Amino acid sequence: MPELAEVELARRQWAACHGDTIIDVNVHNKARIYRDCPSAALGILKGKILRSSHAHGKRMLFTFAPELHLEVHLGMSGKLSTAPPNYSEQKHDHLIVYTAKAALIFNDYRMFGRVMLHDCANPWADLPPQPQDSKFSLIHVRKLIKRHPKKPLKALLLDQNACPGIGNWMADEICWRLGIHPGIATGTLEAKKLRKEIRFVTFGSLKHVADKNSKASSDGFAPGSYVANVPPKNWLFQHRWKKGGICPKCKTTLARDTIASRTTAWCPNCQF
DNA sequence: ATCGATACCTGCGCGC
DNA sequence: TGCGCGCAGGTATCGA
Ligand SMILES: [Zn+2]
Repeated sequence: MPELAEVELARRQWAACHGDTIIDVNVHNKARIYRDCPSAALGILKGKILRSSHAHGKRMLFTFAPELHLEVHLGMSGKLSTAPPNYSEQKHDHLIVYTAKAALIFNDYRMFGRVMLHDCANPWADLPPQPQDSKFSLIHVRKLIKRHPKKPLKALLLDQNACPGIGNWMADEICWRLGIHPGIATGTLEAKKLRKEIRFVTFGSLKHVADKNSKASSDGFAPGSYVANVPPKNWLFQHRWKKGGICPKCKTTLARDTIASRTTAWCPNCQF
Protein backbone atom coordinates (compact mmCIF):
# COMPACT_ATOMS: atom_id res chain seq x y z
CA MET A 1 0.00 0.00 0.00
CA PRO A 2 0.93 3.61 0.06
CA GLU A 3 2.82 5.92 2.28
CA LEU A 4 3.93 4.06 5.39
CA ALA A 5 4.44 0.93 3.34
CA GLU A 6 6.54 2.70 0.76
CA VAL A 7 8.73 4.15 3.45
CA GLU A 8 9.31 0.67 4.78
CA LEU A 9 10.04 -0.59 1.29
CA ALA A 10 12.47 2.29 0.71
CA ARG A 11 14.27 1.58 3.97
CA ARG A 12 14.77 -2.03 2.94
CA GLN A 13 16.47 -0.95 -0.26
CA TRP A 14 19.31 0.66 1.64
CA ALA A 15 19.16 -1.90 4.45
CA ALA A 16 20.57 -4.39 1.98
CA CYS A 17 23.91 -2.69 2.69
CA HIS A 18 23.91 -3.00 6.47
CA GLY A 19 27.45 -3.80 7.59
CA ASP A 20 29.13 -2.21 4.58
CA THR A 21 31.69 0.60 4.68
CA ILE A 22 31.00 3.93 2.98
CA ILE A 23 33.85 4.76 0.62
CA ASP A 24 32.45 7.87 -1.03
CA VAL A 25 29.60 10.38 -0.74
CA ASN A 26 28.16 12.47 -3.55
CA VAL A 27 25.75 15.26 -2.56
CA HIS A 28 23.80 17.70 -4.69
CA ASN A 29 24.87 20.82 -2.83
CA LYS A 30 22.21 23.23 -3.97
CA ALA A 31 19.23 20.99 -3.37
CA ARG A 32 16.43 22.08 -1.04
CA ILE A 33 16.72 18.57 0.34
CA TYR A 34 19.45 19.94 2.61
CA ARG A 35 17.48 22.84 4.08
CA ASP A 36 17.85 21.35 7.57
CA CYS A 37 21.51 20.43 7.36
CA PRO A 38 24.45 21.66 5.29
CA SER A 39 25.11 19.11 2.59
CA ALA A 40 28.88 19.34 3.15
CA ALA A 41 28.44 17.79 6.60
CA LEU A 42 27.59 14.46 4.98
CA GLY A 43 31.25 13.97 4.15
CA ILE A 44 31.60 12.62 7.67
CA LEU A 45 29.98 9.40 6.49
CA LYS A 46 33.08 8.49 4.51
CA GLY A 47 34.82 5.57 6.20
CA LYS A 48 31.84 4.80 8.44
CA ILE A 49 29.87 1.56 8.41
CA LEU A 50 26.11 1.50 7.86
CA ARG A 51 25.12 -0.34 11.02
CA SER A 52 21.32 -0.45 11.06
CA SER A 53 18.17 1.36 10.02
CA HIS A 54 14.75 2.19 11.41
CA ALA A 55 11.52 3.81 10.31
CA HIS A 56 9.06 5.90 12.29
CA GLY A 57 6.01 7.10 10.43
CA LYS A 58 7.34 8.49 7.18
CA ARG A 59 10.85 9.07 8.56
CA MET A 60 13.81 6.78 8.13
CA LEU A 61 16.96 6.70 10.21
CA PHE A 62 20.22 5.12 9.03
CA THR A 63 22.68 4.59 11.84
CA PHE A 64 26.46 4.71 11.36
CA ALA A 65 27.61 5.06 14.97
CA PRO A 66 25.90 5.39 18.37
CA GLU A 67 25.87 9.16 17.88
CA LEU A 68 25.78 9.45 14.12
CA HIS A 69 22.55 8.97 12.17
CA LEU A 70 21.28 10.02 8.77
CA GLU A 71 17.57 10.85 8.70
CA VAL A 72 15.70 10.71 5.40
CA HIS A 73 12.17 11.82 4.55
CA LEU A 74 10.79 11.07 1.09
CA GLY A 75 8.33 13.96 0.81
CA MET A 76 5.97 13.46 -2.13
CA SER A 77 8.33 12.05 -4.71
CA GLY A 78 11.47 10.81 -2.98
CA LYS A 79 12.85 7.36 -3.74
CA LEU A 80 15.62 5.26 -2.29
CA SER A 81 17.29 2.68 -4.46
CA THR A 82 20.51 0.80 -4.90
CA ALA A 83 22.62 0.29 -7.99
CA PRO A 84 25.97 -1.26 -8.91
CA PRO A 85 28.99 0.67 -7.57
CA ASN A 86 29.87 2.12 -10.96
CA TYR A 87 26.57 4.04 -10.96
CA SER A 88 26.83 7.65 -12.05
CA GLU A 89 24.58 10.52 -11.06
CA GLN A 90 21.18 10.84 -12.73
CA LYS A 91 18.74 13.72 -12.91
CA HIS A 92 17.30 14.63 -9.49
CA ASP A 93 19.71 12.43 -7.57
CA HIS A 94 20.52 14.42 -4.42
CA LEU A 95 22.57 11.93 -2.45
CA ILE A 96 24.62 8.94 -3.54
CA VAL A 97 26.52 6.92 -0.97
CA TYR A 98 29.00 4.42 -2.35
CA THR A 99 30.17 1.18 -0.80
CA ALA A 100 32.49 -1.29 -2.51
CA LYS A 101 29.47 -3.31 -3.58
CA ALA A 102 26.76 -0.76 -4.30
CA ALA A 103 25.58 2.80 -4.72
CA LEU A 104 22.79 3.94 -2.38
CA ILE A 105 20.71 6.59 -4.11
CA PHE A 106 18.24 9.21 -2.92
CA ASN A 107 16.34 10.75 -5.82
CA ASP A 108 13.54 13.31 -5.50
CA TYR A 109 12.38 15.44 -8.40
CA ARG A 110 9.99 17.62 -6.43
CA MET A 111 12.44 18.14 -3.59
CA PHE A 112 9.87 18.08 -0.80
CA GLY A 113 11.94 15.38 0.83
CA ARG A 114 14.72 16.08 3.29
CA VAL A 115 17.98 14.65 4.53
CA MET A 116 19.73 15.54 7.78
CA LEU A 117 22.47 14.30 10.06
CA HIS A 118 22.05 13.75 13.81
CA ASP A 119 25.02 13.65 16.15
CA CYS A 120 23.17 12.56 19.26
CA ALA A 121 22.33 9.15 20.69
CA ASN A 122 18.58 9.08 20.14
CA PRO A 123 17.26 11.79 17.84
CA TRP A 124 13.80 10.17 17.88
CA ALA A 125 13.36 10.11 21.65
CA ASP A 126 10.33 12.43 21.57
CA LEU A 127 8.34 10.99 18.68
CA PRO A 128 4.75 9.89 19.42
CA PRO A 129 3.56 6.26 19.29
CA GLN A 130 2.89 4.81 15.85
CA PRO A 131 -0.37 3.01 15.09
CA GLN A 132 1.45 -0.32 14.86
CA ASP A 133 3.06 0.11 18.31
CA SER A 134 1.64 -1.35 21.50
CA LYS A 135 1.71 2.16 22.94
CA PHE A 136 -1.01 3.16 20.45
CA SER A 137 -3.53 2.00 23.02
CA LEU A 138 -7.20 2.69 23.47
CA ILE A 139 -6.26 5.18 26.17
CA HIS A 140 -3.88 6.88 23.80
CA VAL A 141 -6.53 7.17 21.07
CA ARG A 142 -9.00 8.58 23.59
CA LYS A 143 -6.44 11.24 24.43
CA LEU A 144 -5.97 12.08 20.77
CA ILE A 145 -9.71 12.54 20.35
CA LYS A 146 -9.91 14.68 23.46
CA ARG A 147 -7.00 16.83 22.36
CA HIS A 148 -8.52 17.58 18.92
CA PRO A 149 -12.31 17.38 19.34
CA LYS A 150 -13.09 19.83 16.53
CA LYS A 151 -10.56 18.66 14.06
CA PRO A 152 -12.02 16.93 11.00
CA LEU A 153 -11.38 13.18 11.05
CA LYS A 154 -9.23 13.37 7.95
CA ALA A 155 -7.09 16.13 9.41
CA LEU A 156 -6.49 14.09 12.56
CA LEU A 157 -5.46 11.07 10.51
CA LEU A 158 -3.02 13.18 8.49
CA ASP A 159 -1.53 14.83 11.58
CA GLN A 160 1.85 13.14 11.91
CA ASN A 161 2.00 13.94 15.62
CA ALA A 162 -1.24 12.00 16.11
CA CYS A 163 -1.03 9.23 13.52
CA PRO A 164 2.55 9.02 12.29
CA GLY A 165 2.79 7.25 8.96
CA ILE A 166 -0.79 7.73 7.83
CA GLY A 167 -0.95 9.50 4.47
CA ASN A 168 -3.66 10.73 2.16
CA TRP A 169 -4.54 7.36 0.68
CA MET A 170 -4.54 5.46 3.97
CA ALA A 171 -6.61 8.22 5.57
CA ASP A 172 -9.35 7.78 2.99
CA GLU A 173 -9.21 4.02 3.45
CA ILE A 174 -9.68 4.41 7.21
CA CYS A 175 -12.61 6.84 6.88
CA TRP A 176 -14.25 4.50 4.40
CA ARG A 177 -13.87 1.46 6.65
CA LEU A 178 -15.29 3.47 9.53
CA GLY A 179 -18.29 4.46 7.45
CA ILE A 180 -17.67 8.04 8.47
CA HIS A 181 -17.41 11.15 6.34
CA PRO A 182 -13.83 12.45 6.39
CA GLY A 183 -14.98 15.96 7.31
CA ILE A 184 -16.75 14.93 10.52
CA ALA A 185 -15.45 16.36 13.82
CA THR A 186 -13.17 13.93 15.66
CA GLY A 187 -14.91 14.57 18.97
CA THR A 188 -17.95 12.58 17.86
CA LEU A 189 -15.95 9.39 17.20
CA GLU A 190 -15.75 6.17 19.16
CA ALA A 191 -12.14 5.66 20.17
CA LYS A 192 -12.39 1.89 19.99
CA LYS A 193 -13.58 1.80 16.38
CA LEU A 194 -11.16 4.51 15.32
CA ARG A 195 -8.22 2.67 16.79
CA LYS A 196 -9.33 -0.60 15.23
CA GLU A 197 -9.50 0.76 11.70
CA ILE A 198 -6.32 2.82 11.94
CA ARG A 199 -4.50 -0.32 12.99
CA PHE A 200 -6.22 -2.52 10.41
CA VAL A 201 -5.14 -0.28 7.55
CA THR A 202 -1.66 0.18 8.99
CA PHE A 203 -1.01 -3.52 9.46
CA GLY A 204 -2.62 -4.26 6.12
CA SER A 205 -0.27 -1.82 4.42
CA LEU A 206 2.79 -3.32 6.04
CA LYS A 207 1.65 -6.82 5.19
CA HIS A 208 1.50 -5.88 1.55
CA VAL A 209 5.11 -4.78 1.72
CA ALA A 210 6.01 -8.22 2.96
CA ASP A 211 3.93 -9.84 0.21
CA LYS A 212 5.60 -7.73 -2.41
CA ASN A 213 9.04 -8.49 -1.05
CA SER A 214 8.46 -12.20 -1.07
CA LYS A 215 8.53 -12.08 -4.84
CA ALA A 216 11.97 -11.39 -6.17
CA SER A 217 12.55 -7.77 -7.05
CA SER A 218 13.85 -4.95 -7.60
CA ASP A 219 16.26 -2.27 -8.67
CA GLY A 220 14.78 0.60 -6.78
CA PHE A 221 11.06 0.85 -6.40
CA ALA A 222 8.52 2.74 -8.41
CA PRO A 223 5.77 3.88 -6.06
CA GLY A 224 3.24 4.18 -8.86
CA SER A 225 3.46 0.66 -10.15
CA TYR A 226 3.92 -0.93 -6.74
CA VAL A 227 0.97 0.83 -5.26
CA ALA A 228 -1.30 0.20 -8.19
CA ASN A 229 -0.77 -3.54 -8.16
CA VAL A 230 -0.56 -4.72 -4.61
CA PRO A 231 -3.56 -3.84 -2.41
CA PRO A 232 -6.64 -6.04 -2.73
CA LYS A 233 -9.61 -5.08 -4.87
CA ASN A 234 -11.86 -4.82 -1.85
CA TRP A 235 -9.89 -1.83 -0.56
CA LEU A 236 -11.17 1.62 -1.48
CA PHE A 237 -7.65 2.31 -2.59
CA GLN A 238 -8.07 0.40 -5.84
CA HIS A 239 -10.98 2.58 -6.88
CA ARG A 240 -10.43 6.03 -5.52
CA TRP A 241 -8.48 7.61 -8.36
CA LYS A 242 -10.33 6.32 -11.35
CA LYS A 243 -12.71 8.80 -12.79
CA GLY A 244 -16.14 7.43 -11.96
CA GLY A 245 -14.57 5.03 -9.43
CA ILE A 246 -17.07 3.06 -7.40
CA CYS A 247 -17.38 1.94 -3.79
CA PRO A 248 -16.23 -1.69 -3.52
CA LYS A 249 -18.99 -2.33 -0.95
CA CYS A 250 -22.07 -0.81 -2.56
CA LYS A 251 -21.00 0.21 -6.10
CA THR A 252 -22.05 3.84 -5.59
CA THR A 253 -19.95 6.34 -7.53
CA LEU A 254 -17.36 7.85 -5.20
CA ALA A 255 -17.44 11.52 -4.30
CA ARG A 256 -14.34 13.69 -4.49
CA ASP A 257 -13.52 16.98 -2.85
CA THR A 258 -10.79 18.80 -0.99
CA ILE A 259 -10.89 18.08 2.75
CA ALA A 260 -8.12 19.11 5.13
CA SER A 261 -6.42 20.68 2.10
CA ARG A 262 -6.09 17.31 0.37
CA THR A 263 -7.97 15.56 -2.41
CA THR A 264 -10.34 13.16 -0.69
CA ALA A 265 -12.51 10.35 -2.01
CA TRP A 266 -15.42 8.81 -0.14
CA CYS A 267 -18.62 6.88 -0.68
CA PRO A 268 -21.67 9.13 -0.20
CA ASN A 269 -23.80 6.05 0.45
CA CYS A 270 -21.60 4.40 3.12
CA GLN A 271 -20.04 7.44 4.82
CA PHE A 272 -21.76 10.26 6.66
C1' DA B 1 -2.82 27.55 21.22
C1' DT B 2 -5.17 25.73 17.13
C1' DC B 3 -6.72 25.84 12.69
C1' DG B 4 -6.85 26.33 7.64
C1' DA B 5 -4.67 28.10 3.65
C1' DT B 6 -0.44 28.65 1.25
C1' DA B 7 4.25 27.93 -0.37
C1' DC B 8 7.56 24.93 -1.78
C1' DC B 9 9.04 21.93 -6.55
C1' DT B 10 8.89 19.16 -11.16
C1' DG B 11 6.36 16.44 -14.34
C1' DC B 12 2.37 14.52 -16.51
C1' DG B 13 -1.94 14.24 -18.84
C1' DC B 14 -5.72 16.69 -20.28
C1' DG B 15 -8.46 19.92 -23.25
C1' DC B 16 -8.24 23.53 -26.49
C1' DT C 1 2.15 20.02 -32.09
C1' DG C 2 2.08 23.13 -28.45
C1' DC C 3 0.57 25.47 -24.47
C1' DG C 4 -1.77 26.30 -20.27
C1' DC C 5 -4.00 24.36 -16.62
C1' DG C 6 -4.89 21.29 -12.81
C1' DC C 7 -3.20 17.94 -10.23
C1' DA C 8 0.18 14.66 -7.67
C1' DG C 9 1.29 9.91 -2.13
C1' DG C 10 3.91 15.90 2.44
C1' DT C 11 4.66 19.32 5.70
C1' DA C 12 6.84 23.97 7.48
C1' DT C 13 5.15 28.26 8.07
C1' DC C 14 2.36 32.15 8.45
C1' DG C 15 -1.63 34.56 9.22
C1' DA C 16 -6.56 34.75 11.54
ZN1 LIG D 1 -20.48 2.54 -0.50
